[in-house]
Amino acid sequence: MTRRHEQIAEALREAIADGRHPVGGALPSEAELAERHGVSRGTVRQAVSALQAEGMIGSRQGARRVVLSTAPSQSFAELRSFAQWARAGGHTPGGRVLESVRCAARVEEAALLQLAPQSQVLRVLRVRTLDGEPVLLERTVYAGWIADAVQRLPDDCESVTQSLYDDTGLVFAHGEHHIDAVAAGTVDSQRLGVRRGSPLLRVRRTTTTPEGRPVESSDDRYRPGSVVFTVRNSTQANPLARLGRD
Amino acid sequence: MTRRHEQIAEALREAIADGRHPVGGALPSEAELAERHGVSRGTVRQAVSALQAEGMIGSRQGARRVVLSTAPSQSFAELRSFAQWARAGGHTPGGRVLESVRCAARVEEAALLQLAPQSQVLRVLRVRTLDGEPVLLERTVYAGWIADAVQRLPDDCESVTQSLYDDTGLVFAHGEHHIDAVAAGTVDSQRLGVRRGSPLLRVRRTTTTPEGRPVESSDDRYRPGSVVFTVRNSTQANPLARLGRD
DNA sequence: TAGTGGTCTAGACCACATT
DNA sequence: ATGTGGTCTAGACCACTAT
Repeated sequence: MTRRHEQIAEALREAIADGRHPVGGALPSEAELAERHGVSRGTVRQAVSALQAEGMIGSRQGARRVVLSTAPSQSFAELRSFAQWARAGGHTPGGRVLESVRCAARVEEAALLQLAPQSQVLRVLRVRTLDGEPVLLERTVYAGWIADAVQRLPDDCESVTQSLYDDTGLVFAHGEHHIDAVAAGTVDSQRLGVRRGSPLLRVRRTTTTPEGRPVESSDDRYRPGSVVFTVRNSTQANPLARLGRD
Repeated sequence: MTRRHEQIAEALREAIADGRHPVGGALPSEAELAERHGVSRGTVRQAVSALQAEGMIGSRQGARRVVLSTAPSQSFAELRSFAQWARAGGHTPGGRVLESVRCAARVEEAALLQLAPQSQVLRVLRVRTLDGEPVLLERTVYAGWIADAVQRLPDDCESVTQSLYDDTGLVFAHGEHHIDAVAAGTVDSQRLGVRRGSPLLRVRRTTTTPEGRPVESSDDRYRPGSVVFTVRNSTQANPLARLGRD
């Protein structure tokens, strides 16, 4: 990365991670960082605002910035992609397509994907495994214009996100996630190996391209104990979300 | 708000909310906004980066910014405070303290609150209602230094956050939330009026002051159907979280 | 090729926290 | 009183998108 502000942000993340700036301690002033890195104050502010958005530091006018956490928050990619998240945590992702059918979109699906009513969509049921164990059941609806590319993927495709990018250049850029809890239904219990009625963490998400065009909408159900969703937030900065192992 | 960048951000939020910039459409260029508002480009960039952090718009180098969503995301305050969230959604919050005991911190509690082992803490069990219905059971551990102020609050205190601020000037500034699903235990089922073993959405959170000093740590269990957690995120911008009614 | 957003500079002034 | 972060300006150059 040649961008100066990214370099400075990375240097600060490392300094925080290895304890040179302990939790509860203060960061150097903007002026000092600017001089040390030979950049203007604006560039330093760009760097620290990234850490602030990640929830690692907090700041108040008039006082030095404070270290809040040593853990760097994870990226959108890791929130979006099961495979990328799994690998980031040192686990082995796997998966298998159980069903894949084309049909007309239901009313609410067409609305979520911003499609005309009755448009063709692709409905996929997929189980995902972590180190061989099933932990997630995905019911995904893909917009018709990407359906062919999705169906060309192998049934045990490890990373759908990566494969779609490689094959078609498609980038997932934005997502909205609704999280709640539901009782396992018959299909859920069979596929995830839990009792019917036992609690599952449900994430309903819709993902779009950089231009804001919806690509997919999914109902994902996680086996409890396997996955925790973490959100860090702040009055001042922008919160950040990540998916983590319990 | 006298800050120019906030004014511009608010003007853009309104323009998006009332459809002058529809979802999928483009925003005016930075240069145009700068001229229109009589400010420099830097101030415009500050304004749009706020909307970006809220997930309302996306941007790509070389192309105009795109509107992703009309819904303004909610603030940290609403994520943190049940009462503030409820009122923001047009509901009436209520609640009652069921138990309140002082005791020595457990090992993991002391660690979460950054206290010495065996420090005094205050353990509170509180049920929260929305329009009279119980929807949330909170098991909160407060650090000893704030325990007196918490115990002085009335049992049916509507907003603990607001009252603590009024009484002691305490501000909650940062939070970390871990979300998963659990089966209702005996206490949960009695207090929330659900069957034992039925799914609950659990949020374990720790909140700190602006200086990063932990104040409280809580295990919150939501009755399903009453509450959904929403996270919006992006490759480029910073994700944002909010709590919303189903 | 023209327009747009991303990066960076070098200043200025203000509000707030600390001492 | 001094230092610090928050706001704002007026420029410059570059990388990328669109046409």
